[in-house]
Amino acid sequence: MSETDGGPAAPELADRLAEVFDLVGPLYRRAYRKVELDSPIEGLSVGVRAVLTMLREHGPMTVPQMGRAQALSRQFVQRMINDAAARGLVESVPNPAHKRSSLIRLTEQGRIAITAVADRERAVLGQAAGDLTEAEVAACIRVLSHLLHFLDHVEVD
Amino acid sequence: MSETDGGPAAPELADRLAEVFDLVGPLYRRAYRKVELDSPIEGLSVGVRAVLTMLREHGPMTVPQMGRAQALSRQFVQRMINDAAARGLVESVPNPAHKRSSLIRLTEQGRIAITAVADRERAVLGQAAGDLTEAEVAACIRVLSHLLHFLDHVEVD
DNA sequence: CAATAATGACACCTTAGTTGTCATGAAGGA
DNA sequence: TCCTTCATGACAACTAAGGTGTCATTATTG
Repeated sequence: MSETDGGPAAPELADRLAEVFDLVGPLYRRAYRKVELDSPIEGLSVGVRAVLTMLREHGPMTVPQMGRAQALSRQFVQRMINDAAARGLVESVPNPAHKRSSLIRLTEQGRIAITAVADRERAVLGQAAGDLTEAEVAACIRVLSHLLHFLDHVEVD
Repeated sequence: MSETDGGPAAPELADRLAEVFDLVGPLYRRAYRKVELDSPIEGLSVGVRAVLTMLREHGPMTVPQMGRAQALSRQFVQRMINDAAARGLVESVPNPAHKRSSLIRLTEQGRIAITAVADRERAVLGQAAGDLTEAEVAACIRVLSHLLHFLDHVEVD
């Protein structure tokens, strides 16, 4: 807490942040449901989608890495990856850094599938943009990232 | 899509918004888990907490109203309310507008419980504020509200 | 080389949240 | 006024996300 004048640590800001969290819940649920709706198209569960999205924008990762990154338990991610592997969407390649835990990589089929999903999503979000400005969205991302980082202390597994 | 100058509807903004959603998931889960951690203190489930919070800042509401407001099914909210009522945290009072669906109101005990929770939460969030500015958080709230409103089309029940 | 830590796998479980259904009573129109 | 329709509360069954506990195996490290 970096107060320079001895004042409390932004008490009213705490209230505003509480508002943010009050929005995150419903937003998560609504988005979740919306995703679920056209999920049958590709037949991907929400969990599989999440790991594929991660691999898509972060490149190959190990299972434990993905768990930590998404605040999910190692075992849960593993299950999703196993499922995805069974469908030929991901494959494991030797990890030069750790012999035991292999890197998970998208297959071509997986890339196609998740790209299709992402494109459809982007189309929807394009409509959602409305009169939002780039600056506002950037600020939003910054705030959410900050909060996420702050909550990192909550360990899983 | 309402473009006035023939340009596409903010395509790059759609990508940024996708980033927002990619943050909402982990953030929701981490916050959820954090809440769950000290939940045993009051013995309130996440669902009960949610309805109490709603009643606290919105005043008395009917069950279906709450469901719509939080993107939850009517039946689920009902269960949470029944649970809360069994613990003496809420009570139903006659609704002048609709004879059939009564208004749900916090009892004094309920108000005390949810206020304690909110206070504890605010203390934590005060630490989370860090170097975030009021303007940034305000922008974040605006963006999230906007997205939430946009997704309102996803109907439940 | 021994001890510790990390990984994959499997089983079980919790619980958020939905859906389906039914009876009842309120609203509203003919 | 009556009939139809809609909304509500209640209950049951179900789905799926996600966690936890445990074990064997294999690295990694001191």
